[in-house]
Amino acid sequence: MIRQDIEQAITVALTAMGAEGVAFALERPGSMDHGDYATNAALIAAKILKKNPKEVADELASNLAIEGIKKIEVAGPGFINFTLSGSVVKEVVHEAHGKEWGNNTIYKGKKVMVEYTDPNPFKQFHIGHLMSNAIGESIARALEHSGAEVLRANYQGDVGPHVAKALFVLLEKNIENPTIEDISRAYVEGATRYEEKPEDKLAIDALNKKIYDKTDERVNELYKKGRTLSLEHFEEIYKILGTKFDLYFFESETANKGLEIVRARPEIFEASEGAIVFHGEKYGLHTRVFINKLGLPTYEAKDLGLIVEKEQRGQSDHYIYVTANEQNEYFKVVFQAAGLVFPEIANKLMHRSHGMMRFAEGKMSSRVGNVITGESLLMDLMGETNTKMEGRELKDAHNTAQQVAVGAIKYAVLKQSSGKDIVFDPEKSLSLEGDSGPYVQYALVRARALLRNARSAKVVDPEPAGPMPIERLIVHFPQVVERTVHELEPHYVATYLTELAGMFNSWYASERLIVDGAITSRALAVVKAIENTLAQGLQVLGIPTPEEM
RNA sequence: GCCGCCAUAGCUCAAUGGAUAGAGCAGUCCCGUCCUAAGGGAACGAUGUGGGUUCGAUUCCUGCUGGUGGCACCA
Repeated sequence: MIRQDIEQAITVALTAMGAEGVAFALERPGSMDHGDYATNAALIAAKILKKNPKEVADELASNLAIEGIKKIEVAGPGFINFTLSGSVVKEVVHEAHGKEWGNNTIYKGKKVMVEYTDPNPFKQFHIGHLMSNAIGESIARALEHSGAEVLRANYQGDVGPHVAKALFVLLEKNIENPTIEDISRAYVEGATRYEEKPEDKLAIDALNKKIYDKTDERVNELYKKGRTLSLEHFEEIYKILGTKFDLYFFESETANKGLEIVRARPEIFEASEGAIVFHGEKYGLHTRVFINKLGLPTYEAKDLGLIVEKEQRGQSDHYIYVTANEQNEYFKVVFQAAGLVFPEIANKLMHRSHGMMRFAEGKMSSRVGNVITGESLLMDLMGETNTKMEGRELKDAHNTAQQVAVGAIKYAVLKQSSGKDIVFDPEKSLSLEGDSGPYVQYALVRARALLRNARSAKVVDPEPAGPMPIERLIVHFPQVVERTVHELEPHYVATYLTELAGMFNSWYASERLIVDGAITSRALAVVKAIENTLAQGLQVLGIPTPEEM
């Protein structure tokens, strides 16, 4: 690998100059005019050597001789820029045809459990779940491309007040065989009445207790039906989104474990006002209730139970949680408490959060009173896609519409660094143009169409020429994946793919590649590399890769 | 009140302490095409504010302003 060769040569040269162990960066320069790689090694070494950066750069550059590098230049305040030779670029472009293209070994031999999506039975699958799913799935895939064995985990709240709210209304209305819509509506009504009517609040709390201790046959029956129905419904959504979970955890299972853990450690979890709490203040955090005064475990205690459950059912080297950022402080407290109870597991826990989806103001008039759920958003996008595709003859229009809709929503979530809120403008997000999932998918479809046409074309020798910008961009794909997995930030891949797709579209528009039934071997090799890079990249993002659209 | 996060172009987002801050959308202008125009090209347009650290700050520290999340029995 040329990149490693450069790094090694710099390290050796620095040592010879008396600057050992300098932590330098070898990066893709901001502009291609600056070559294919740039290093700040001289700038950093200058500090240690107490010399002028430019002089150090000149000395360092003259000590570097690397095979495959056409040009080494000192530039700016003391950067050293490397330009790859045409033959090396060509080699990498061919490497980019392979199935393993973009993979690395950062997590080789490691097992990582990624928990994400986490919808609650008896409630709707909302946009937050969609966001968690997009990010979690992408992180899982990036880890797999880095050699990890990944366990996809889904933790679902099948007990708790929200269930009681839904069941309360269903019972009252004597709905014995509810549909998924009945359940959603019942939850919404129950939640409202819980807030507004004190007598309903009491009844719902009592029902909640009954659900825990399973003493009422009628409640048990309806609970079972509703739970199964919800879970089956979620499975349909996961299928559309392209997620297959390995492990399912339920609050009904973690509750008792959590209770035991908390009760067994009174020196950590103290009684206070009838409840059992963890005083986070000692650690710069805040106090949270783990067991409420009814003796029921809160989410906090259940999460402790979940940690143990995870370790038992899928012991891993790392456990990653993907949730909304409103839980950031919450997880700090829970992880702190977990660190006191089982430190050896707790230091393997990692929380990755995403922002909330907000709606552009004043753009929702057509939807007043209508909550946008994860599903309705997908349906709207599919409708939009169908309109776009009108008049085209596609083999499977329904499937394509779904692939594009999923691509659009996932890309919207994954294109920005996670943790920040996403402002969702329905009009714009549905437009499917510009900096979007469909834009990248479209470039892929074009490349695939080209490759299909090229099958019956004659392959001819190219005119000799230096590497094109797009070939030099392809070279950097593996580092983009590495960076994504290091930081667990899929947006690096999303940004890169958009740039690649843009450069391809530009090339495609400026030059006809198949002329009179002939394509050059070089153009063919580059298109193949583009197709594979786009496909691998979308694969990392968890975005579908359509054949046509 | 206490703790956390955020502030980049009219809008939505990028930028690994480094080189000329990079895209998309909207607005202006151009390309009707033959391999999928969901495309391409041109021009226009930005680091909230005051200090500090650094050879170098959108990036690190700090004051201010504005926004947002959390803070006892919800998840």
